[in-house]
Amino acid sequence: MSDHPDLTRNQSLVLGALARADGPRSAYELLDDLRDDGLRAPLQVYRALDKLLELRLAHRLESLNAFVACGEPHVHEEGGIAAFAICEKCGRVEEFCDDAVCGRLGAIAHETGFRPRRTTIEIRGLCRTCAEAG
Amino acid sequence: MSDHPDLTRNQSLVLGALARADGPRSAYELLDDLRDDGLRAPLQVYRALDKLLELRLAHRLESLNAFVACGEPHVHEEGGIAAFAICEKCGRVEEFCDDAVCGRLGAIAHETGFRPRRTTIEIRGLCRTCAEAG
DNA sequence: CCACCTATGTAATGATATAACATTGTGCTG
DNA sequence: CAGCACAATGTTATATCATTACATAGGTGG
Repeated sequence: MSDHPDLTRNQSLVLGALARADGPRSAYELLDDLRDDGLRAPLQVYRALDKLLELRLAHRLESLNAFVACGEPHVHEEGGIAAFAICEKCGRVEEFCDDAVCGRLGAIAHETGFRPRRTTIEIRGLCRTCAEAG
Repeated sequence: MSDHPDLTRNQSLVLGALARADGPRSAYELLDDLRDDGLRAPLQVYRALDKLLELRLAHRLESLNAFVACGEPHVHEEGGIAAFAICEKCGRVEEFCDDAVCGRLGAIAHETGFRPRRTTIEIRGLCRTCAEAG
């Protein structure tokens, strides 16, 4: 869990809380996590999150209105699109990146003249463990 | 713009308002659209939307917290996953479905044992027209 | 008729996110 | 160093999105 020296105090606190969590965390949950560290208002969390998202150190899960620490920082440098498998039973989130999917979406964009800025791929369902459990 | 006879009054009203709109509509915007038709509370809209989503007559855009009428009802019967290209400048939304993307995501799920229930694909950026304009 | 299910209406509340404004820190540059 | 610009911070209030809880009404099948 390497530190990121360019982050400000609030940004580090939020990233730390995200990294400690073993699942997605909402902005208000993060705020609760960090009251003892002096955070008092939602905006402090949202501002830190904005920066972390911009730096690709965290991701927003649109279908949950929640956030996770980035699991694979390297893929973003290659233009990859992060995708997420979200278990609706246990809450676990797996981040992955698939070249075929990224390539095909890129090709579609190119064909249609659409210029992508931010792509969301979220698969909600049951992880193997929960599916087998019933 | 075919009618759907199995829908209740509220469901028809909401679907009609979505179909008339030329872009995504939030639940509260739909409520405002339908005040003259007697709708008074958010829940009336949300309940109608739930049903329309279940019937695949409408889609939720997670990254906008908004809804659109379904543009291609047929794809859903083939197990296809709807995807959306959302222009951040003009607000237009294009729905599409790509077999390669669907197939690859399905294969990934199968490999990992994940059982998908609902998949969100949303590409935000600039449509051809807005990209060329600006 | 009655039990059940679905839809409806209404009020209140919960959850998520941003606007507006004052202040502070930091690095640059004259 | 003084002055300036810029980013980050702190705080209050408010906007926006969504659900809980409870009461009512309308069909459908036993």
